[in-house]
Amino acid sequence: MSRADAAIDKRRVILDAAVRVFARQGFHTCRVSDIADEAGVAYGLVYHYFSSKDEVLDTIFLDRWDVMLAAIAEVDSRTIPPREKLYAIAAFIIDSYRRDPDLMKVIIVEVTRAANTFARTHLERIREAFAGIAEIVRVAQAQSAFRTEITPEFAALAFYGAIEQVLTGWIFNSEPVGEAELERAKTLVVETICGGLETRGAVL
Amino acid sequence: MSRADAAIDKRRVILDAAVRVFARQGFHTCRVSDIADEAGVAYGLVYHYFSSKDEVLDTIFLDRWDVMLAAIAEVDSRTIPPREKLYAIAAFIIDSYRRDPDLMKVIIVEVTRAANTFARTHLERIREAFAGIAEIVRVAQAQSAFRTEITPEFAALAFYGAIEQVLTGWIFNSEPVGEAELERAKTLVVETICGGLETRGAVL
DNA sequence: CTATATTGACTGACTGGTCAATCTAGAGTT
DNA sequence: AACTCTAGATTGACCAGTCAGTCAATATAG
Repeated sequence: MSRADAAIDKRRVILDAAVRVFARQGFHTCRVSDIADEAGVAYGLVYHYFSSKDEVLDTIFLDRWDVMLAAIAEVDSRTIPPREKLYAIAAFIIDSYRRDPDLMKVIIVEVTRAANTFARTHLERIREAFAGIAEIVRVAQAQSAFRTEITPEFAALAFYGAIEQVLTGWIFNSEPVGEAELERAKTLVVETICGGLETRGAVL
Repeated sequence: MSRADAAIDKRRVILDAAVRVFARQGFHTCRVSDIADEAGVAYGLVYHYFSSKDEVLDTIFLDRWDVMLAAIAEVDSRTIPPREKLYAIAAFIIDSYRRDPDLMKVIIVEVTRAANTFARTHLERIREAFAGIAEIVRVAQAQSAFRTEITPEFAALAFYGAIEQVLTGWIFNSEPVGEAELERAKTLVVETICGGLETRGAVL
């Protein structure tokens, strides 16, 4: 392996270790030495690849968030019913959690919800995701598939908020979440937001 | 004023100051001296009334959360349609934000979502709120007002998650939220969760 | 006179970030 | 093939600043 390749690997090793440490101890509570220890490298090497502890978290967040924005845009462009679009987005987020729960935990707990620190920094990027979802709702309303009483922006908040709350529940769980529950959550979130809780038709 | 009364007031002054400081700077980033300065008292007095910085936040959270649990229980016991029950809860939370945005910000950002620290400590209390909302849904399902496809527990997560995401949006806003928007949000969250996004009847 | 409220200087522990020293892959040279 | 040389990788001791919590002194209500 070339030296350059090895360096890229080390950077990756440090990022992966940081995800585990941030997920386990939280960004504020962990020390940079914890990341170095977890990665099996010397303390100073973290500062060779990143200019600060903050930049490590920024990198973790931005890498993954860009993937999500791309996924939302891709779903948005498909010609499928709105409900299926929302299902695809829910599935993407939930599958992201399935693949790497620690990573999603860090993104949600340490960035997305850190109103005084990182979320402020990445506010624009975070809002892009809501805008993407709102766009799907807007199109659906134009097609008369969704009601116009609810603004697209509000619908996006409710949809994403519901998903994030479900993930948060899993994050607090001690045991890992079963496959069946992951799949079921995808359906339930779409069923709730699109179909609503109330019964239909002639019941009332 | 008696000495005992004055002491109770000072405790209150410190708590109120802490809410403002936590809201402005965040729990981790602020120093205890910031709280003391904001309250206009000496550093040490904070430790006369509270055993630690953590205990200040715990007190702020528990005081308010107990009020919310009581509100949910009270709503639960009323004999009104389920949709009105959920509206009452949404209204309670949103009005809590109206009355004291800083307090709600601290509770949401620093406690409810702090998966590695305070949320862990107060997990049971937090889950009680979800259980209360789920109970409302369960009763509604028994009355055939709500569909049984969606589990009450899931419905509670989606409902609360949607509200919290709306509040989070406001928290990130620089300007204060208008009265009209606050009122509108109450209706929209209930309309979305109960009625769903999709159009009804013969449209499709 | 006493018990409690109040003060704020001080300490001890911690940690983010720096840096000089060391190592080594691989290019250039003979 | 053997020998240098260099730039980048790697190390970890160290520094400088921060801050939660302590405590001895002082004030004052009752």
